[in-house]
Amino acid sequence: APRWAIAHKFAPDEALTVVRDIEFQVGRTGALTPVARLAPVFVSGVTVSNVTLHNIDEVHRKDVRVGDTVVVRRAGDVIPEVVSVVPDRRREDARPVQLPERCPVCGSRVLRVEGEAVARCTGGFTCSAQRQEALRHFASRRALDIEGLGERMIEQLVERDQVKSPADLYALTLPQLAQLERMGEKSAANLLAAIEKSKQTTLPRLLYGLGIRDVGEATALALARHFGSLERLMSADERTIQQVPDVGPVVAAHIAAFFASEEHLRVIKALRDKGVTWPDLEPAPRSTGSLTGRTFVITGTLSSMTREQAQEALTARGAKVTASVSKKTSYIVAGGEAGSKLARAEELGVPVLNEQQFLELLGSDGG
DNA sequence: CACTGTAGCGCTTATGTTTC
DNA sequence: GAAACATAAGCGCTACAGTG
Repeated sequence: APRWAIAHKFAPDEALTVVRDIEFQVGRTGALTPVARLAPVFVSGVTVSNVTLHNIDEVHRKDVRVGDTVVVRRAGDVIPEVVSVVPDRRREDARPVQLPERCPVCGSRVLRVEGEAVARCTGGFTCSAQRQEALRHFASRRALDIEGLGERMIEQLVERDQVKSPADLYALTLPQLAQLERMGEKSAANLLAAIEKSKQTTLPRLLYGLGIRDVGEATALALARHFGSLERLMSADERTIQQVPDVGPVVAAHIAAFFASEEHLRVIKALRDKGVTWPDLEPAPRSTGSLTGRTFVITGTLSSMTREQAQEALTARGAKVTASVSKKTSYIVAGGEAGSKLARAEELGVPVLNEQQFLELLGSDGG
C-alpha cells in the first residue's frame, strides 16, 4: 500500500487528490466564491474534479493551498467537499491563498464588508460575469423559464454585447440567434419561441427572476402574495415591506435599494414595453385548508409525483413546505433514497410519512 | 442567544435534442 | 454518429436573516 494509506487512515468513502488551482468565481450579486480545481479523483462512485470552498475564511480555516494533497469526500454521499489537507505532503513553497483585490473578470475592486464572509466584485452592471449570471438566473426554470437559453448562449450574447439586461432578450431576432455558435436554424427558432412564451409569466416568478439580493423563491412568493402587484411593492417604503412575513430590515433594505436604482427601473419598464406581462394576485386569502398551520419537509424521490407536485398539493391545502427539518416540522415526507433529512427527522422525533401514508393524507380531505 | 429557515453557491449522473 | 448543450433531479454546506 502507498505510504499515505498507512499514515492517514481515511474512510473508504474518502480519497486523496491534489489541488491544481484555486479560482474565484463571480456570481450574480458579485460574490467571489473560491473553488478548488482538483486532479480528478474517484469518490463514492463518481469522479470529482471541482469542489467549493465557500468563502475565503473557509479556505484559510482549512488552510488549503495550491498544490496541496487533500482528503475529499462526498458529504451525505452527494456534495463533494475538502475534508482536510495532508500536512506532510505540502510543498515548502506553497503560499496561502489570498483574496484578490480585483475582480478576476472585470478588474473592479473587490469589497469585503466588515463582518461579512462574502467578498464582492463592485463592478455591478459593468462586470460581464455579473451580467451573465443575472441573465442566467432570469432565464432559469424557476424564474422566467426560457428553455434553450443556457450558459453558453448567454455567454455569447453578453460577449457580443447583444444582451445587457433581461429586457434585451425580447429584442433578439432569428438571424441574430442563428449566428451563435452551436445554434442552427432549428435551435434559434425554438429559442425565439421560448423567449416569446416567457412573456406570459407570474408575479412571483418575475420577482424571483429580477435577482434582488436575498429574494429567493420563498421570499418572492411572500412578497407577491402580500402586495399583489409590482406597483404596490415598488411604491412601498422599507417599513411597509417589513410587514411581509420573514422579511426584516436587511431584506427590506435590499428590496428598496433595488427599486431605487434608475437602471433597474429602466429594465422593468423595458420588460413591460416588450410585452412581458404577469397578472396581479388576489390579496392573500386566509388559508383554510385541511393542513393549515402544518409544516412539511419533503425528502427523497416520490414515485407517483414530483416533489414540486407534492409541494403544490400541500400548499393548496394550507400547509407550509420548507427545506430544512426542525422540531417545528409537523411531518417529513420520505420518498426513496432519502438522505440526511430523514435521519435528522428521526433524531428530532418528527413523524415520518412514507409515500403511501402521504397519499392517504392528501386523499383524506377529498382531493 | 438559540433556533429556524432561506439564499446562494456547488456537485453529480442521466437523458434528450440539435449541431457539426 | 459524435460532440455539445440544456435540462431534470436531488441534496450539502455556510452564512446569515428573522424571531422571540
